[in-house]
Amino acid sequence: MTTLVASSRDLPHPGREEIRLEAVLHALSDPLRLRIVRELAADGDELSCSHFDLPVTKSTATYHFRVLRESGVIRQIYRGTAKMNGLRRDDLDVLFPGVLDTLLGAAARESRRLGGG
Amino acid sequence: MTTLVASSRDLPHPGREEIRLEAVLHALSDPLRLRIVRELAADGDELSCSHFDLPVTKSTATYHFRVLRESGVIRQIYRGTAKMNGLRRDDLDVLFPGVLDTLLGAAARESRRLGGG
DNA sequence: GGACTCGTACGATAGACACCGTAGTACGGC
DNA sequence: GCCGTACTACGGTGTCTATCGTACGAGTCC
Repeated sequence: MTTLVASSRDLPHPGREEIRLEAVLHALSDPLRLRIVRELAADGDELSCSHFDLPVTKSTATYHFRVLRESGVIRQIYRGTAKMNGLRRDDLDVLFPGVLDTLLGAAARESRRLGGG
Repeated sequence: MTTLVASSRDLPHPGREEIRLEAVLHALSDPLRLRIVRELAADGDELSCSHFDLPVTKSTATYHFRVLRESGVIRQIYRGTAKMNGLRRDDLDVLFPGVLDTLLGAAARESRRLGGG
């Protein structure tokens, strides 16, 4: 049976007012997490955890997604068996205008500079 | 005898091309280091280490200044017995346009929001 | 219900981090 | 040369981080 209710289990997210710049910067200072955020920004708003092909085990990936969620960078919701991840663009843009976009731009630029993609 | 040469001892800095965004974000994710950078941005370009009234011992302060220098955020030079610190604005603005300014703006905004200064 | 998929929880671990204290070096002034 | 100031280097310590493996829970499909 399918309903329109997303799911019963939901995960603890910091409220907008609880998001701290230092925590966001710390979250983004890890290469793996920065990559996740870049993919989220590029590919749209909702991606499942398993969409990302990360060079770590699943438990490590879970850990990184949790760091991103607890720092307020992403929002996670269960949708059936998958867990969808979305950037908290709205909140971040209100709290720290321009930060997300300039950071994403800088990351893209560096990636290009270092021969990545 | 005084000469115009700044000093003989000089400290290892990463070249512009070696500065990594992740390292910069990590450097700025510490409250103490973010505070140092904010003061540097506000007060002009060259401040001695002892100018800052940090709530840690001198050896810990030395450690934080080294993290900032090695990540490419600040430039340090000896000037007599003092060690002067300056933001690497030029390099950072070329590598990551807008990042430093939006980050400083976000830090100021958060500081205001949280009742600081 | 049973199998399968997706993701979690927990425990372990090696390394990094933030911090201190003590001892030492470099420079400037007397 | 001697002393004070500014900062460093080194060693130690407790905590946090990133990683893994194994065991488990929630949901879907047959």
